[in-house]
Amino acid sequence: MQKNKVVVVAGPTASGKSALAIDIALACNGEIINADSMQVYKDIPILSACPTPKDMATVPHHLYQIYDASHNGTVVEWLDKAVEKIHACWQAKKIPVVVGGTGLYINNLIYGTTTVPENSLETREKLRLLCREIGLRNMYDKLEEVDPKTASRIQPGDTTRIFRAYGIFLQTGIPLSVWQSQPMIKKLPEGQFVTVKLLPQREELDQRCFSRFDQMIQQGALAEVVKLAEQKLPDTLPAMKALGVPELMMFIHGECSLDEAVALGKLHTRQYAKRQKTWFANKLFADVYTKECYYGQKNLINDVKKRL
RNA sequence: GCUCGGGUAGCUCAGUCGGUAGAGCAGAGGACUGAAAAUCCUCGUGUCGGCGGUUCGAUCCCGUCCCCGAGCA
Repeated sequence: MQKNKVVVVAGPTASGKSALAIDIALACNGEIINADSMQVYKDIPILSACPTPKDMATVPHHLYQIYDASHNGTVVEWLDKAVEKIHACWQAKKIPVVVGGTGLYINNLIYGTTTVPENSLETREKLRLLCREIGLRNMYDKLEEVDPKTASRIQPGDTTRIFRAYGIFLQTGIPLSVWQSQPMIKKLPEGQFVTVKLLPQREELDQRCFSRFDQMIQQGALAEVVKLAEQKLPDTLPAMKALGVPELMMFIHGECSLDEAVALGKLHTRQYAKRQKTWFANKLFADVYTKECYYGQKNLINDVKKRL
């Protein structure tokens, strides 16, 4: 067995990657590291489809439910923790099995990350106020003046990226395109990745998304959101945008029926799964690949084992 | 039975002072460099309820029939 191996399991939500990760970890003396931008938060284990306590007792699981819902996590913050856990695994002669549906996180781990600083909370607040005052379109025009290169790459309606690009200029005086012309840095240069991609057909995946949402409701997703609502957090926080949270919030606030909230939650889950498929299909190389959901296929485990 | 509204894209509706029509949502595909379960981009021919009439021309006006909703009986 070679050193410095990292297994990465990627796929859309409800494709069965958590179960696959556990089986790989069991078969290869591994430990699981979360690469999901929602499962890092406490307070929403059901809606974020976190592994159950029983699952976590089977194999060590890391980076699950580590932040309060009030926290605003970022890619690099996750990356640093993940790299730390991977090193710890190697030291303990374990195979790290990174699993999650957040393509951005996985790509930053494998292909490298930027040296651009994050937008500070003050900057974000400044941007929010500015946007309210002059409107997004004018903010885009301002960005075009100071950083035409970045402006040409992003759409005039893309709030997130306009905020990011204009914010970093306000904060540092240097355009984002200049920052991004720096080489990407790999935080795990010695890592040898074995990537597994699950890209199930649409119909199969849709069914699983829908029935899993029903299960979440049965398991107490509503109570989870009621508790979250009691924290009275701003709805701009990542955890407040987890699939199902805004929808069930609407029901709690009497803006729709439970059936409507559930139907919307299912719809949005399905749409999200499509976005993930697009990302993984086009932006992530895979050593092991299947067009099915995971339901215990031994060959997947064996294919991974061969490469370790 | 009568009166008044409505019947237009898979859904909710806009519109055409008569020249065969367009938004949102859904759907399909795509993008993604420190909020990513986020954010965004592209893609719209449908007997404009049926049948007649007027007209060079009707989805629009007129007649009639069918369906839905409200009201009156």
